[in-house]
Parts: sequence; structure tokens; C-alpha cells
Amino acid sequence: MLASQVLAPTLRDDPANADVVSHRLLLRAGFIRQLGSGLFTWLPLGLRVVQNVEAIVREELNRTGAQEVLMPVVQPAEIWQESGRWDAMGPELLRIIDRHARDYCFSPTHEEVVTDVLRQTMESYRDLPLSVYQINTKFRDEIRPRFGLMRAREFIMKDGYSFHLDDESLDVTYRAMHDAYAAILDRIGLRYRSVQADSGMMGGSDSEEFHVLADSGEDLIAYSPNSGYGANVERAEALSNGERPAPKESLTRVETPNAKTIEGVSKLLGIPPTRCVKTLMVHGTDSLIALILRGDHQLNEIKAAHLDGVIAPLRFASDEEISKSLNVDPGSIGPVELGVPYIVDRSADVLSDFVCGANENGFHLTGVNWLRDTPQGRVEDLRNVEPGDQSPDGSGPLAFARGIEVGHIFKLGRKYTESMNVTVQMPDGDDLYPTMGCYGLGVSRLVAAVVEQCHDEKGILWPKAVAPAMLHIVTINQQRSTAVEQAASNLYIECQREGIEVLWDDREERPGVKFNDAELIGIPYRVTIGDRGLKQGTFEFQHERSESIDVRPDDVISRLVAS
RNA sequence: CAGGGUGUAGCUCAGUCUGGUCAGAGCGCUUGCCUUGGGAGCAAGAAGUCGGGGGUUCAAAUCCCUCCACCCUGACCA
Repeated sequence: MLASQVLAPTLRDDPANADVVSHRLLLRAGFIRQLGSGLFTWLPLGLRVVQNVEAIVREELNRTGAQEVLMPVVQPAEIWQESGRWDAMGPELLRIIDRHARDYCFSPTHEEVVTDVLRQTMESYRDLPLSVYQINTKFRDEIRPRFGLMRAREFIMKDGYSFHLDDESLDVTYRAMHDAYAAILDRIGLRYRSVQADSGMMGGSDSEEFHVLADSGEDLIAYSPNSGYGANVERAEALSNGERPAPKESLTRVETPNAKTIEGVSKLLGIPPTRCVKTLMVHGTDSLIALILRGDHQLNEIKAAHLDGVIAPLRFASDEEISKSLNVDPGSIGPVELGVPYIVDRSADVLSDFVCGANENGFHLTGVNWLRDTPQGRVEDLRNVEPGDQSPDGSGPLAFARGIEVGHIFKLGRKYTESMNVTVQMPDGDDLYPTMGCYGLGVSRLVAAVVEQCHDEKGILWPKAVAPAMLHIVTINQQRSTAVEQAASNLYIECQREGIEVLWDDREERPGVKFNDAELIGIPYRVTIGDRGLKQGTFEFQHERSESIDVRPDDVISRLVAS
């Protein structure tokens, strides 16, 4: 590539409206341009990175025995109605109407289509297991696209689907996908963790997410440094903190005027929040339900929404609803003689002599004890894990990190094969609904994640595996020195012969401009060719941001090949 | 969708409160000269329906109404 010809418009200033590192640097370095909210054009350098990532993904996926296919992105409503997701997906599904007034959507994911293909082609148990994947554009009408490529509406995704006769077979492919994802991220050279996850709208049982570690990540993950345990905090199991001590205090009603928060109550009574209990009111299937947590703990809304009797997604009761059904205002609620069912978090359950609302405005109770003063209630895991918590696998305290979710693998079960009536005939003549797995990997998000993890204050530092080129040739005064021009041209041709991708900055720019752009763009190796070095018969050779060394022109290729 | 912010030249922004030499700057771009190892200098130049529409006024980038777009905080997810 010649810099004078390639469309790589670098920007001197940081673009407005791009706070996130990857968004800012990809824009500045001329890799992408933005069309609208969550809509991006990949310019030549950016597209190369995308294609490099795709090549690695293909290799590792093919290695698992998965077969590449390509499915339509515009899909008729019928198959979505069949699976039930035409309604279930809600406004995230971008719906379109064709000239005959027929309903279509721009696909956010391809379970329906792949299932439809399978039912047309699959007849016998002999056809299974089958694993297919594609790399394709997805569209999700996100409530709020943000962070540039990290949460775009239109994005590139590798999505794979597998079909099996039984759970053991699904297990084999699921593990293979897990290993393939790990291999992909290893090859790119990223720091990442795979963690247990909530399966969200996909349904199904097991699911694991792959997170690229970065402070800008949207997700918080908890992991044990001493074992393989890791989980999204949405999902990480919170243990109770120890055993419940025996009651010592007697139940006392105290006046707490104007103390409506845990902080206010604990300050007023001189009791730490860890000895208080908070009572949150949510909608249940039959009535309001109280969720009871230790004062300093955070409710995990996803865990709560999964509980029987609780409406999903979680809906908090309004102040009016609370006052109406409990005859007490929020801020003075507690489990003692509450009048509606309550669910107690494990860590609240092991408290004794605690403080809670008295269900009377302006009053709290101290010295409250389960069983003695109020029924123990149903005990569940309701809270977020936090620093200091023990890993649920008993391997010691949890550590926390922020992550960018780039991949998610699911065991789906028979949800789609049953709803869309896909069967194969078994040896005994009976029909069987295959079980299914699905495996997503966000290719364009992965590119952003690479930048989030691989950059410094000057620009991007592409890992070799995905860099838009291996070598950046920077010529000094090329337009006035035929020696420089000739030396660069020779190296450029030699690289092409060796199959080394190279970007030659042949523009008529001053050296400072070229150096700054080179650092922004972040190609791993840089060779600077100027008359100064040429007098000694050397080029300057530089890896990433390291000090440059003088090398003989003949050595450049061998160094690159060796790297 | 709720809350907050922004919209003026290709890019980054000033000007808006207090209406009237306010159509501006820097960078970039074009031409010429000069310079050539870390975003040079000089000179000349091109470039904007001031997000759109409506209104108030003798007069609107500036005040009012309305719509739109983009960004940030929350629910969603690869």
C-alpha cells in the first residue's frame, strides 16, 4: 500500500463525540468513519484488520469441524413468528416492509434461519451432529448505541450453530467452541477471561462469555485468581458471610424521624450498615414481594428476576403502590409483620440483632432476629458479589476486572427445534428433536477491544496477528533524494515478493508528520529511510515504540521473517 | 424512553448570555516561495443554506416555538 494512494485520512485533533479510546483512535488513525449512531464505514486499513481477524476465526472454527455458510440478513417475518421471537424481541428487531407490504426484519441473529435450513435438509440421525457458522452483518436496534464500535447497531459477527442428538454430543461441540474461542484470542494476543454468564434472551442452560480485559469494558467480572472460576457479576454466585450468631438483644422499637435510607438510619442509631437490613419492594406474580438484603449490599436484578414468583424483567414497586398495599412509606419497611411475602438474601439471613424498618412511618426496629421475631422466609442469592467475597468454588477471595464481552457460547437445548418443528428420524423409527448450541463472536467489537487493550498515548499498537500491515516504511525527503526513493522502492518490492504486508509512506510530508501518523496507525515494525542513514548504508528499524536500531537494508526482511 | 449536553468551513472550536462591522480563528486544502530527521515559515487564495422549519423584530448564528441529528448517564447485548 502506498500512503499517497490509500484512503487513510488521519486526523490531527481528537474527534469530538468520541470519548472511548477505540472509537477515538480508530477514527483518528483513519480506520473507520461514522455514518450515524451505531453505523460505521470500514476504511481500507480498518477493513484489513477486520479481514485478519476473520481469517483467524475461520481457521479456528474450521478446525472444530464447523462448516462455513452464509445466510440472508433480510428475513421474512414468518420464521420469527414461528419461533415466537417476532413479538418477544420487541423494538430491538428492526422491521422492514417490502413493496408487497410483506413484513421482514433485518436479522439480529440467525437461529431461525439456520433452523429452517436444517429442517429442509436434515432427515436422519445420521446427519447429526452438524455445526455451521457464518461471518455476517447483524443489525440490532439498540436502545442506546455507544462507545463507537463496541455497541454499534450494525456490526460484524461470527455466529455458529450446532445440532445434536444428545447432550453429550452438544457438550463435545460446546467444549470445542470454547477452545476455539480461546485459541482465537490467544492468537490475536489478547488478555481475556471466559466466565459463566446469564443467557439473557437466548434462553437455554449453560452459557459462557469471553471477555477481553480492559478498564473501559462495560461488564464487571468476578474471578478467582487461584482457580479457573470466573463469572459475570450478573451471574456470580454470592455466598453468605459466615454463620448466624445467637440473638443477644431484645426487639426494640425506636423512633427514626426523617431517616429513610440505610445511611440515615445507621448514622442516627450508630449502627453500621452491615447490621442493617434493607427491604426492596418488587412486583411478584400474585402480590408485591419484598427482597431483603444486608444494608451495604447491592441487589442483583438479574438474579432476582429469575426467581419463581418474581416478575421478569424486574419491576420495582412505586412509592404509591407501596404506601397503598403496606400502609407504610418506603424507608420504614421491614420483614416483621410485613403482610406480603419476602425473600431473604443469604447474607441477610445470617444476621442477628439487626435493624430494619418497623412498617410504621418514622420507626425502625433494632435487635431483630429471624425465627424469634419474624419467620425466616425464603432464602435466595439476591445480591451482587463484591470485593472481599469468597469464590463459590472455595478457592479463596474473588478478584474483579472489567471486560468487553466479545464472545458468548450457549447451550440452547430444544427451544428452536421444537418451536420450529425440526426432527430427525432415529434408528428405531421415532422422530427426535435435536438439541442445539449457538456461538457468537463479535468481530467488529473484537477489533475495538484490541484497540482498547493495545494502545498508548500516541496511538494504536496492533498485535502482529491482526495488524493492517507488518511494516511501515517512512521515507525522509523522498521527493528530493533519489537514493531514498530507490532504497524504499527496493525494500517495498522485496517485501511484496516475500508476502510481507507493507505500508509505504511516500507522501510529500515533513518527517514529523509521517512519524506521528505512523505512531497513530500503529503498524508493528517501522523502517525509516533517510539520507542520513543511507550514508552509512543503514536503515532505522523499530519495533512498536522501542528505540530504533540501525540495520543494513538486507537485514530488514530477515528480521521481519524471523519475527 | 427519561435525564443531561452539543450542533457555526473538511477537522477542532470562538462568537449566542447582552440582536446591529460576527461570517471568525487555528489546523487542513489550493498556488507560489522557502525549508527538509518529530505535526516548519512567509505570501496569496478557495471554502460555511451558522442542523432544518416557523415566528418575533427595521434587523436573528444570537430571542421564542417546533422538528431533527449526534454524544454522555440508565434498562438491552456480540
